[in-house]
Parts: sequence; structure tokens; C-alpha cells
Amino acid sequence: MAEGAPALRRDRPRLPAAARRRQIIDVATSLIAERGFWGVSMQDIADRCGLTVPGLLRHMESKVGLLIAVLQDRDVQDARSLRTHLGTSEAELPDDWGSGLPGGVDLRQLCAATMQRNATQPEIVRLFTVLAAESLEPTHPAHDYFAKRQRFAATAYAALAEKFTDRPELLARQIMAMMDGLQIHWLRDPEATDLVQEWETAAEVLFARFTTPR
Amino acid sequence: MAEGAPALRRDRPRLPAAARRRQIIDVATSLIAERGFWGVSMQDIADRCGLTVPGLLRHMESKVGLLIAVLQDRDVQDARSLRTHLGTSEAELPDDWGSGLPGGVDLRQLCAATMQRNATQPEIVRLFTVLAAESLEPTHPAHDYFAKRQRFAATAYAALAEKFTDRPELLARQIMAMMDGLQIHWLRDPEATDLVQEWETAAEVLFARFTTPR
DNA sequence: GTCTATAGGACGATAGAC
DNA sequence: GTCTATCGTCCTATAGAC
Repeated sequence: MAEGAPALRRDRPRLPAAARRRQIIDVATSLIAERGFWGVSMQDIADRCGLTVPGLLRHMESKVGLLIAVLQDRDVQDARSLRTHLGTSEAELPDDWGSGLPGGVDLRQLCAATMQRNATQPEIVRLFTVLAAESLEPTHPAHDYFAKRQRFAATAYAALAEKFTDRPELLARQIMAMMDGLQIHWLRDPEATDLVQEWETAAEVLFARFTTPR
Repeated sequence: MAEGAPALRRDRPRLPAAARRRQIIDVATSLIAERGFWGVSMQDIADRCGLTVPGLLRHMESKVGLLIAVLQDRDVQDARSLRTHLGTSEAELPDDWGSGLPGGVDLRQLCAATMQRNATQPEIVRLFTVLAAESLEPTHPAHDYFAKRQRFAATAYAALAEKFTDRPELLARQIMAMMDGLQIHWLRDPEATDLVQEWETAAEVLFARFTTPR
């Protein structure tokens, strides 16, 4: 009966700090997407990492700190993906998204690319959908993040919409609303519809005024 | 110093059960709209009612029971409002919404009326926005409610869309997505825009194919 | 119809051993 | 880098007095 060493939780070996941090962010992303920030406990996250809560807290200074880390990580990933899609040189896009999108981009193509990417990562879409609603409350730790994000997106889209219409903010807002709306319906029943196809049909309507019928 | 009676919490007198229940539902609606179901505790709700938690639990059998009561109450209110707006006789609309909307209704008018009503009650819109996202998780107590609700709305809207297009489910989905999307943007910054006006502009685009230009 | 008291657990976070 | 142990708080819910 005398087990010598106290041994690590389960059979999981120590991980280098960087790898552990990566794992924690991935697990937290997944769980927060499922249940929202208030619906997840540090215990839940620690369990899925094969850690105790204090073990988890050596890598993240608090629960709120963990949420911030998750959101920052998403920005880094998104910026990387955008850079790849648009070509590195002209798109600066640092971690806070810089001041806008490059002017040479076509709005309709950008939207289509975004929806195509989103269709491949429902978990991330869900993370943002759930947190966007939860963080409407001004005291929510992600409130400012989402306020800023929405302001940025509205401005950037409107700038790109200028070559379509003289009311670019209006088109920008309709586009964002339609994208968000289609996404939440898709999340509720992913089998029922094809997000990309659904967007394509909607885009035809939204952009119809601005394209020459063939 | 000898205060005789233990006295009621604060200065609030006993309320008849029905009035108390009404108060509890109103308070819970408001708090859940702000913070989501997982973000609110029974203590929070009891405090705002001037009750202790056991006092609260004499009127609602559990926290989940309270959420159900809130949602059922919304259905009753919505059905009442719809009956008023459409005229009592043809719209049956029992508490579970029956099997559809009366065929005589014009879809575009119905949407406009809905958005006008929603614009006057941001708190209710927020309740549904927050819970719709939170309840994507299949184990959430409101999951089935929202799944059913979305299915009903999609069917009902599609039926009314039949006189506009031969792809009514598509138009119905675009309408619902746009309404939901505009609402969440409006909730984040209610000062910035007029929900009714915003919808009117979007509706012109969505219905443009089906109306004769004057 | 509302209270006090309390059970019994989960929560976020810290201290200190190894 | 991870553990055990623990603090103090908050949670939902119940028992029983008035």
C-alpha cells in the first residue's frame, strides 16, 4: 500500500510552461464557448488540463486574467489569418488591429472569406457569440473588449463600403448584423444549413443595388 | 434598545402571493437580462424583492423553475400583444403559440410591428439575446425552449413569406438573422442608432425584389 | 407569508512543501 | 511545475418557528 511518491495527477507528465499555457488557453476557449464565462469554473478548466486549481493559477493570475488571455490569443490568431489571406506587406494589423484595414481589399470578398473561415471553426464563433451577449453588461470583464471590437469593425467595414454607396455606415451595419444573425442560427442547428451558402445568398441581396446584373 | 418584534426585512410588508410572484418574475427578468442565468444568484433576486432566499423559494420551487416561469410569462405577454395587434378573433395563439400565425397577416408589417415593440423594451430584448446565446449549450435549462422557439418562428415566417418568393424559408431566415443582428448591435449602443429606422432601411433591401418600385 | 438557522457543497484564491 | 491543505465567501436548498 505504501505508494512512495505522491505522484502527479493522473498519468500526465509535467509540461513546459509555454506548452501548458497553450493547452490552458485552448481548453478555456472551448469551455467558455460552451457555457459562457460565468458558467465555467477554474475547477472545470483545471480538470480538463489534468491539473489542480493552484496548478492552473501558476500559469494564469486569475480567472479574469485567463479570459483576457483567451481573447488576446484570438486576436493574434485572427491577425495572422488575415495577414495570410490579404498578403503580408500591406496589412499591418498588430495585436490591437491597428487603425483599419488596407484600402485595396474588396468588402464582399473579405466577408465571404470571413464566413468561410468561420464555418470551419464553430467553437470560436460560439465563443464570440456567447461572450458578445454576456458582455453587454458594463461590469463584465470583456465588456470593453467587445465595445472596442464592434467599433473597430463598424469603422473598417464602412471604409470599405465607400466604393459601393454614399451611406457606407448603413451597408456596413447591415452586413455585420446579417453575419452575426446567420451565425447564431447556424450554431443552434449546424446540420440544418450551410453557413457559407446562406451568406452567399444574403450577400447577393445586400449588394444587389451595387452590382450590374449580367 | 429592546426591539419587540423580529420585524420584516426592511420596511416591506407582506404581499399577497400573486403580487409577490409578479414582482419576483419582473425582478428576475431584469437581472437575468443583465447578467445571464448563470450570472445571477437567488440571493440577488431575493435582495431586490426585499426577501430572504427561503422566502423567495416559497414562491418558486427552484432556480430553474424561476427561469421557466420567466419564459412562460414572456410567452403570455407576447401572445397578448400579438392578439391585440392582429385582432383577437383569427389569432388563436395559446401559451405554446399554437401551430402558426394567421395567414392574413402581411409579413413586412408584422416585422415592423415587432421591431417597434422591441424598441420600447430593451430589457426584454436583452433577456432573449443573452439567453439565446447562453442556451446554445444542450444542457442549459432553456435550451429546448429556444430550439422550439426558433423552429416555430422559422416555420411561421416562411409560411407568410410564400406570397413574396418561391424560396420562402430563405427569406424567412434572412429576416430573422437581420432582426437578431440589428438588435444586438443596438443593445450594445442604444444611443447610437434608432432600431426602428435601422430595420426599415434593411427591410427595404430584403423585400426590394418583391415590391414594385414607385 | 416570511423569518432564522443551517446543511452541504462549490467557488476563487493563497501558503508553503517538494 | 505541481502538489496538499486551507481560508473565507457564496451557492441552492431544507427544517422548523412564528
